[in-house]
Amino acid sequence: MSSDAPETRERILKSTLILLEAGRGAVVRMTDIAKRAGITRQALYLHFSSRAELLIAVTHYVEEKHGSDERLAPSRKAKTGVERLDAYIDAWGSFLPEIHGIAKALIVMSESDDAAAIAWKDRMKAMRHGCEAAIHALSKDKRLSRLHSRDQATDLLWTLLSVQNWEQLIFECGWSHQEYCQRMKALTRRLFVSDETNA
Amino acid sequence: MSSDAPETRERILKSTLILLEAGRGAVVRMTDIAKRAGITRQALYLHFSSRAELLIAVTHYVEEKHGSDERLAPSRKAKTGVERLDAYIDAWGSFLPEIHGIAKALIVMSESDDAAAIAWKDRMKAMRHGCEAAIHALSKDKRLSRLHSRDQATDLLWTLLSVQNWEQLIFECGWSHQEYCQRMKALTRRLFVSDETNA
DNA sequence: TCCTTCGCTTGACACGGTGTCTATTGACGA
DNA sequence: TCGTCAATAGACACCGTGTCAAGCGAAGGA
Repeated sequence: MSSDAPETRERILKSTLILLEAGRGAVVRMTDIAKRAGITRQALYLHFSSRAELLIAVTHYVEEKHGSDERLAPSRKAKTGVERLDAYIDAWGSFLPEIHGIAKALIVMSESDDAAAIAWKDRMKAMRHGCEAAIHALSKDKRLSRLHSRDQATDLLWTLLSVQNWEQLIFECGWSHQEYCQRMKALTRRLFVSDETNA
Repeated sequence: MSSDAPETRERILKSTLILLEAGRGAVVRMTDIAKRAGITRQALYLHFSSRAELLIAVTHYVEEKHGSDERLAPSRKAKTGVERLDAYIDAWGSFLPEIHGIAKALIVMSESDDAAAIAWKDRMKAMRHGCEAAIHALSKDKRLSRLHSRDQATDLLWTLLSVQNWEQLIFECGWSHQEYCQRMKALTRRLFVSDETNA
């Protein structure tokens, strides 16, 4: 796996990523990817046994390229719950544009392919842990609004930060990346942070 | 169109709806629909020129079956902005389970079919008008939170109430229909309604 | 009664995308 | 020089959508 023509494999992953990012909704076929990577369609199957496997590999590729650990470091080292929430939204917000293409492809494929569905659910579960940690930090500071239980708040934050919501706000509503981050922070603060004991 | 074997056409629409609702993610093929409607696959094309057209017809069918006008009446006759927002969420919240199947199918199809994409965007635009009206009512009462402009508030409410968010909260987070409505009302109140001048 | 019309059936087929198989090539290393 | 291995070339099966042509049976009018 790891030793079979790494440059070609990498070239395939990169090509897929580029096409997905550029595609903006257009369906990306195996033929397109092969052409872009400068190999034949059949050769793709020497590296990935199916389209689903390729897409899944791309998600891992993106994740290790823009290391999720370093991305989340500011959030982890935040002193207060509120800071942590803000840092998490900033981190996730700048990650979203990177993963949008592949995420979309995987979501669509999930409808008809079990492996893709499982892989995507797994990624979303990981993302949910981040939400849970932020809410937990808030709760520890006694700043979590009494409006929600911890679970409910996690459900909401997780849903709020979904890829689809980002997509809608950016592409349908015309928000900029900046606006997204800034408003999401304001919104979640209003929603989850109790306003008592201010500083 | 309206005179060609109405019972068969209706049977097709009903069958499609049932399959989509039951399918829960599974792809519904033309063959499946035909079988369920008790006709051949080819006969489907005597009534609908393509899968996209059929799906679009189903959305209209659902909409007129559960008349959107009567559904929205409580929202329209609300006295205050807050009441209007609540009524809108109740109306939309009870409509969502009805349209979930067809909505999902149309969303997935939008990825590869222009007609489906346009039809779905159109439905969402209509739904957005409801959001806009609710925010407008709030604003007229001087109860819209200063945190958002009217457009921003509409963007947010519209996004918050999306089919995908409903789906995630219901199926992934296990919320009940009741919980969804009640929590969405609490959430939007906290988010959009300024707490000054309380009655 | 015959004939037409109409909704539907039957069976065949084209197309596009995925995935498979086999034979072949060409480079590189032992 | 031989074997290995990545990749190619070309053919093919499968599936779902959409099309086409011929036929069938019931309803209705002359």
